[in-house]
Amino acid sequence: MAATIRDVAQASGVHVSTVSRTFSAPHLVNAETRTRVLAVAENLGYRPNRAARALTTGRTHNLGLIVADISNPFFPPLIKAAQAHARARDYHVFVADTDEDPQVEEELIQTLTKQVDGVLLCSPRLSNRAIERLRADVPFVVVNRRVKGMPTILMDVGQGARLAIEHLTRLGHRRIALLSGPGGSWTSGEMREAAAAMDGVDLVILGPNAPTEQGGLAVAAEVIASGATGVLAYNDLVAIGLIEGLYERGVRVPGDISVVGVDDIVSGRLNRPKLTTVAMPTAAAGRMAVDLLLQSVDDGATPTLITLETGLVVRESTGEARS
Amino acid sequence: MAATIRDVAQASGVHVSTVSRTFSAPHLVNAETRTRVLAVAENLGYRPNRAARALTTGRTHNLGLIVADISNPFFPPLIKAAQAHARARDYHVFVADTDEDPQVEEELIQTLTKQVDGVLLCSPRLSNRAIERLRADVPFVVVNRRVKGMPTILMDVGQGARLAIEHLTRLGHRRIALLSGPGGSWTSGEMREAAAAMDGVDLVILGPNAPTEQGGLAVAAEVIASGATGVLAYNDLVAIGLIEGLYERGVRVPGDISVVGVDDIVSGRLNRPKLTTVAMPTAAAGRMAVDLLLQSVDDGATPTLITLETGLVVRESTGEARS
DNA sequence: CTGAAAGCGCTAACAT
DNA sequence: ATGTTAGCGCTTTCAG
Repeated sequence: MAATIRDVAQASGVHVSTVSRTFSAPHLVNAETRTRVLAVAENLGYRPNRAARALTTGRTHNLGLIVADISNPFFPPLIKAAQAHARARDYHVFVADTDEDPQVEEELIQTLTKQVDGVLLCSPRLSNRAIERLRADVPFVVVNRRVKGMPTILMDVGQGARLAIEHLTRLGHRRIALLSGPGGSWTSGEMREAAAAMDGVDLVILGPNAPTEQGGLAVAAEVIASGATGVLAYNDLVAIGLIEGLYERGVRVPGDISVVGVDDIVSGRLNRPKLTTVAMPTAAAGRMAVDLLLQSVDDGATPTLITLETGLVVRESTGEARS
Repeated sequence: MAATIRDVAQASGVHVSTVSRTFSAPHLVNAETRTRVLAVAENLGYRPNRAARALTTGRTHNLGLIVADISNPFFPPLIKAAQAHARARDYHVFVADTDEDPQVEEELIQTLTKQVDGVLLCSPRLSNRAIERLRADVPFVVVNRRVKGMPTILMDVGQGARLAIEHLTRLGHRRIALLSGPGGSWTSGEMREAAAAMDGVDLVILGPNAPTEQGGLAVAAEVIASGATGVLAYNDLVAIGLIEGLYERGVRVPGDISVVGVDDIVSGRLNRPKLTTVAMPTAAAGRMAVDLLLQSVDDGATPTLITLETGLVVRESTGEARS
């Protein structure tokens, strides 16, 4: 059995509370005693039990981070940024994957509730109602979804969509296909709204599609049939899958059809053609989400709304429309 | 404040221990009482506090899963399989990313120690000595690294390397480059050993390389200079980066140089050319790792060694050597 | 079948 | 500066 605070106390001839203090409030204990206790602790391999500590302090110093699909390369930069940022604040981030399943998502939150001080919900598939209900149990920060009255980080994908479509129209494309994402996706809704509000484009909406390469691959035939020459895909994965699907059918990108993705994942830069895409500020979002969450853990939830700008990165998957 | 067991006890007019039993040993409590307690609990939104429960039972019902780099697509299938498998056994898996940093890895393990019942160490960068020291604190299962006396899951990448090189030689390649991985990588060592032991190949070892597309991109010039016509890359990411680097330099794959990767990640199938690769049984490894870990949590560590077969998937990135 | 009491490892007033 | 005491939320003997 691992050493407890009691073992250390006994072995160093002080009371447990003194040992406790040497770890949680070192300045309150005599330097001499402290060194001795520390030495004994080191010797016994003692480490404070965070779970037990949490029971009295009410602070676990853990955060939960829930994502819909860990294998989507969109998330890792966000996760890494959040973990690094949290670590610097002496917090630890636990990541969990919901497999795009709202039910699993809800169970996960329940499980996490008492083991973390707050949870980061990234692109949740859960209904707003469910989220609002759950918020009684644990502080939340929501990323990429609008839930009123809750601290939220949004990446302005609507603006990104406008940028992308303007880029496409400037290249002479008139008929543009929007490949929407999964039903519950806020991002997808934003894109659709932004696109629909634009003048001078002949918009065709295809989907919902799975937010994966498979999703893009599967919709390729439909895209061709639609007669669109410009495409804005739900994300880079879909864009890459689509390009592959088009390629297999002898349709060239950007020669025949121009494709724009969303996210700016690493492999988009290594795809051939290199992907034109709407860059999402994921790392920044991860950091700000942690800050916001920590803040609402300390001071109660302030329903702040932070909107992060997106930008268009033009690479090789878009070009002039054939005349 | 969320409802505690005491609130439920009070509101349903029974002792806390009865409430406790209702949740952890339902068969020991009168059906009638049980329904009443359950109703009250539901009503109050009561959920047992797992951390507190852990304090008395010594079981958190959590597992930790540590990976070197969550953005490497090799890991997600393993993570997902482990999470799903664990969930079915009423365990939850917390994932953490070490950023390929042994120091961070060690801290993470320390943090996790008391909050989980066991830790899955995937492709650790930590030294064997450090791992052996840490094992006193928490049960481990190690994946893709040989640590003597510890439960271990290995994917037989040595065999995979042999398969790949045989494939290459059969296609007429004589001079073959092995792109090794990061210094601390067990996998990389296995591949090198297997390759070195093969007759009739003129082996050149290039590296260490970062286990990423960047790593592959960066080594492209060296590969060309080496005069090798066949390449076995540390993993698919490196292979994809390499192909891109070669392409930029006007070298064709598989026309001029054949490339084999390792892992069989999804995007390898969508790359152009589709990647020939050594398929790693990651999902199976994730499931077995959970089983092994749970077993060693229950019965103490049995130093089992499980070796999983790998296989070669031939696609389009390999072809006949130019004569 | 249910209640009483002790205790898991730790912290937080309150004394001294 | 250190010791005392109580208690966080829960489980687990042990009685009854």
